Order: sequence, then structure tokens, then C-alpha cells
Amino acid sequence: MPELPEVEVTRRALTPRVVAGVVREVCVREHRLRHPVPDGLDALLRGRELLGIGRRGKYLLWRFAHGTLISHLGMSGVWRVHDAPAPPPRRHDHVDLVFDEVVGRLTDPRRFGALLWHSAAAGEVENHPLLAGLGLEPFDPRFSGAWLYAGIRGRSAAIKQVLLAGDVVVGVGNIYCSESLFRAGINPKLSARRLGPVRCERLAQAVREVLTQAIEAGGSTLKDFVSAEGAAGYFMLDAGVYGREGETCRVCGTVIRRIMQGQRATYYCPHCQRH
DNA sequence: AGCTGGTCCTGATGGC
DNA sequence: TGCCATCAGGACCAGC
Repeated sequence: MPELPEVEVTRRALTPRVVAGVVREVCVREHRLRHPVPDGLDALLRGRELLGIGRRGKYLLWRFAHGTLISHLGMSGVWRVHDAPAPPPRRHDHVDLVFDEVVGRLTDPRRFGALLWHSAAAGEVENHPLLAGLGLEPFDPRFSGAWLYAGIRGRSAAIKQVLLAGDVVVGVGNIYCSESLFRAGINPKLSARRLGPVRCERLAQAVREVLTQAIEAGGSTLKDFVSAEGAAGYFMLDAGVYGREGETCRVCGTVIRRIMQGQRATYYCPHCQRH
């Protein structure tokens, strides 16, 4: 269930352990992820130095001189780092990136994740079809109320669904979407075109705050997150609304509601988010 | 059994 | 009318 904060925390946890390492072997045990894992990764990466790990939205970008390994965790994916040699793979351990001292292992029970190769010869990785349509990063200085306003104006769908779509701003998954709207005091059912510049400003701010806090909360569990022992759970220590149907709002005491929007659950406070 | 999670694609709809 | 952007829904999975 990784959203942007979990992916960012993963990136930060992986970086000191694998960056500058040289790949000795890539072992793909299961190709059937969200997109098929390409053949030939082992030949492609063997002997190559990992230069860095970046992130775009929820995609991790493993940079090599000759291209980028793009990984997405889907809903159940986890990267773990083991000291070499890694223990025997278990069910759902689909890929190993073997370095001299450590092994990065991708585990993904539901196989909604992805692992793809983008050759430097094909141009900037930003232009990869999966990345090209993504909205602005929430921590990009260009992301603002004005950007949000420009991006959602005229769109008739509910603000919850427009925000979730990721073509205006990335990284706001189902959980943090509910949380951001709660923090901004905006009704998730409201048509996006009803939002003016003032509420867009509040929402942009709320998105940044919610994600920042989640990353910080995840940072406190950083050591465990990529340890061999396994993943930390979810970061959100105390949700304002998510998962709190029937409980009372921490601000006003009203009972939190759960509704379905596009087959996804949305939680909100009917009083704090009246309009 | 039904529900959950995040894209990505297809086909439908709406506005100009 | 056609074109384009947007929208809704289905598909992909395993675990509880």
C-alpha cells in the first residue's frame, strides 16, 4: 500500500546501502508483474555501478550510466536489503539485485508492481510513457495553489477523484487524499470546478503538510523499513479521517463518514467538510 | 465471499 | 459534425 511517503522512505533507506555498489547478478524469478519484467536484465546490469536512486511520483528510479531501472511497488511491493548472501527466497520474492555486500530483494504478493528498463539511448527517463503524463511533484516549488487551480479548473469530476488521478500533482494516494481534503476542509464530493483559488491554496498546502508529516513519521522507522526482518507498517500514526468511519472527528466531534467514489473508499467529516 | 490497494487501458460521454 | 479532453469502469492479484 505504498503511497509517496512510503516510496520516499524506501528510497532514503535503500540509498546508503546500495548506491555506488556494482551489480553482480540480477535474478528474476517471476516476470508477471503489472508489466512483464523484461528479459535480459542480468546481462544489462551485471558489472554496472548504481549511481543513485531517484523518485518520480511513486516510481523509484535506479540510475545507471547507460539507463534507468524503473520500479513501482504497486500496492503490496517492498524492497528489502539483506546482507549477502541473502537467505533463500520465499514465496513472492520476485527479483534480487545482487551486489558485493548486500542483496536488494523485491517482494510483491499481489504483483501490481513493476520493474522496467529505460535505456539512456532512448532519451530522458522523464519521457518514459509511464512517467510522461505525471503531474508535478508535491514538493516542487512550482506546485502551488495557482498550479492546482489551473490544473483542476473546468473539471467536473469530484475533487477527490481529480486529486487522486495524479495528472495535476503526483503522490496523493487514496489515504492521503482523504487526509488532505480533511485538513483543507473541503468536501470530497465537490466538483473540482467549484474550487476557487483560495481553497486551492489551502488544498495545496494541506497536501504538502500531510505528505511531509507522513515522511517524517516513516523516517522514524527508517531502520526497520528495509531491514531483512521486514517492513514497517503504515506511517500515518493518527489519521484525521481515514479508516475512522463511525468514530468522532478530532476537531468537532461529528461522526466520520465513509462513502465510495469510483470504487474507492473516501472518509470525511460531514461538518468540517461541509462545502 | 467481499473488500482492499494503484495504476493503465478501453470505451463512453461531454463540450466546443 | 468531428475532435479532443475528460470520465467511468474493468482488469490485474493475494490475503484476510
